[in-house]
Amino acid sequence: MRIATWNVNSVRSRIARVEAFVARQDIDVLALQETKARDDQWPTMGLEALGYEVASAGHDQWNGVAVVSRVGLEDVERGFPDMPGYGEPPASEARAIGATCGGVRVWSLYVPNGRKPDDPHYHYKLRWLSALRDAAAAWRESAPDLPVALTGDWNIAPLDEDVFDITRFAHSTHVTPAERGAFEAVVEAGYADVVRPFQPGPEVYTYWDYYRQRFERNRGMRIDFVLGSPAFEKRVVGAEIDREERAGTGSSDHAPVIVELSD
DNA sequence: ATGGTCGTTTCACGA
Repeated sequence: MRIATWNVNSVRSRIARVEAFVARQDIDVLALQETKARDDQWPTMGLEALGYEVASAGHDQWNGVAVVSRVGLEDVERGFPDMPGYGEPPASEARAIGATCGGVRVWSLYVPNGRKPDDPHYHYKLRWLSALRDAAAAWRESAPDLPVALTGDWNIAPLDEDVFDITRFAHSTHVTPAERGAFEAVVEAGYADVVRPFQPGPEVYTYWDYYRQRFERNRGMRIDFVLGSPAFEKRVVGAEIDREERAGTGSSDHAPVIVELSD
């Protein structure tokens, strides 16, 4: 079973690449972030023709997420317990969707960006991550043997080596102790980074800004992760970051991250 | 400190 996560940066502008990607990489389950499409705007036809089902959470089209699967799509949940909204009245932000696919619980997560460390969005990011940790800890207790994957764009670089030049992030989000602590709290709740053992750093990234030829110079960030419960982790036999998908024109600014599970 | 490039709710703003 092959599971991928990808911040696609608009599924409508990228749908041809999405269809080509799942075919080329033989993907069974694909978690997407930043779909930028409401549910009624989702271009599902081509994927359905390829044998996939699509579940999306796109009420807020900027932050939309989705799970695409050809091995079943059951028990779909949009959001997690106590997931905070933003603003007043609270925005119904579609940053999380979970589904059981072929016996594996897959979550597609789009962690709030945070904008700046003194921005209200930054504090919202930390609240959101705290609620995610609590929900994820409860899942471990209620179903300790279930393979669960928390995949997506975490908008956090857990280690200094996960950004191209840590000295340039002195006043930036993604690397603050609070954000890294929030990421670590999810790990401590029982979810391991299953990709890093197969793709050790440094200079192993999943995101490169569009401008200043950041990809061509490999000046990127490692912010997209697959965290797995113990039952998930022990089935992982390989993982890769599809840099080829980031190359050339018309790509997302993120590369897909792929994990292969034993049957 | 600034700007660069994308995508969209586009001549503005978020990432």
